Amino acid sequence: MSRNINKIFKAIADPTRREIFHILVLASTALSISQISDHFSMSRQAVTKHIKYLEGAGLVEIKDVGRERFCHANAIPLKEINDWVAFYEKFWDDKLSRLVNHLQQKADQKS
Amino acid sequence: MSRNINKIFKAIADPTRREIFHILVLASTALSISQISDHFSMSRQAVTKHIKYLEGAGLVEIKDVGRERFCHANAIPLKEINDWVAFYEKFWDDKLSRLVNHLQQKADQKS
DNA sequence: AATTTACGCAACCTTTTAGTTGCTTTTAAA
DNA sequence: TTTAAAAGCAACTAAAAGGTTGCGTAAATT
Repeated sequence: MSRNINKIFKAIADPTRREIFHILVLASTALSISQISDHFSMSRQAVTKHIKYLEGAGLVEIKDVGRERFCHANAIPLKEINDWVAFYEKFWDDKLSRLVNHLQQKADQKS
Repeated sequence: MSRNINKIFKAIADPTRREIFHILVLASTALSISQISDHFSMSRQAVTKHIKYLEGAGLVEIKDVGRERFCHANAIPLKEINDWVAFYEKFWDDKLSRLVNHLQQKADQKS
């Protein structure tokens, strides 16, 4: 579960994949591979590859129906990204609170 | 500023770079390139390259002092990641709230 | 039954990434 | 003033990323 975080980071690092994910999140129904690739100027195969990254990260789930493969978004893995970023939230406030947090941290390390 | 988001995503997509960033955030003083690369088994040059990515994303800032280059972390660009993820937060709750949010969104689109 | 659609698979290409090593330059220490 | 340390630069390599095209196959359509 937690060793997957690299895959999640990698999946969302690409702008095309973020766009695919966004389309799927906003879609009212699951979308087939072709329906998704209609949104892009690149080939269907290229889109398929991107979807595989998203699937590998758990951000997209696929259900086969006949000759079609319907994709839907699963945002849950993004929690891990959220958690990662949340830790640094303390450090993007103003300089003073950065100092305070910094000193706090040093104190924590010694205890 | 906002077109930089790709660089930020790419910078944090790599585990080594996340580690470098983390070391710098926790460090009480700015660290030289050598001091940073001491934490890793790879060569100094490899670490330098990673730092360049971080610098390009604004996550690391460097001050030259004599023959040394002192690096410190700047977490502010992570705000953009935070904002990106925050949008999807509504979708990783339970299924019911996902449905509610979904319907809400459809309503929003029509108005 | 013939054709179209939706898709996977595989081969291929180009660029980027992640790493290496060797060499030079600048700065600091002996 | 010789030597050692800190770092940049450049060339090189291997692997991964991002894309293409051609082809095969299964499922719908006509």
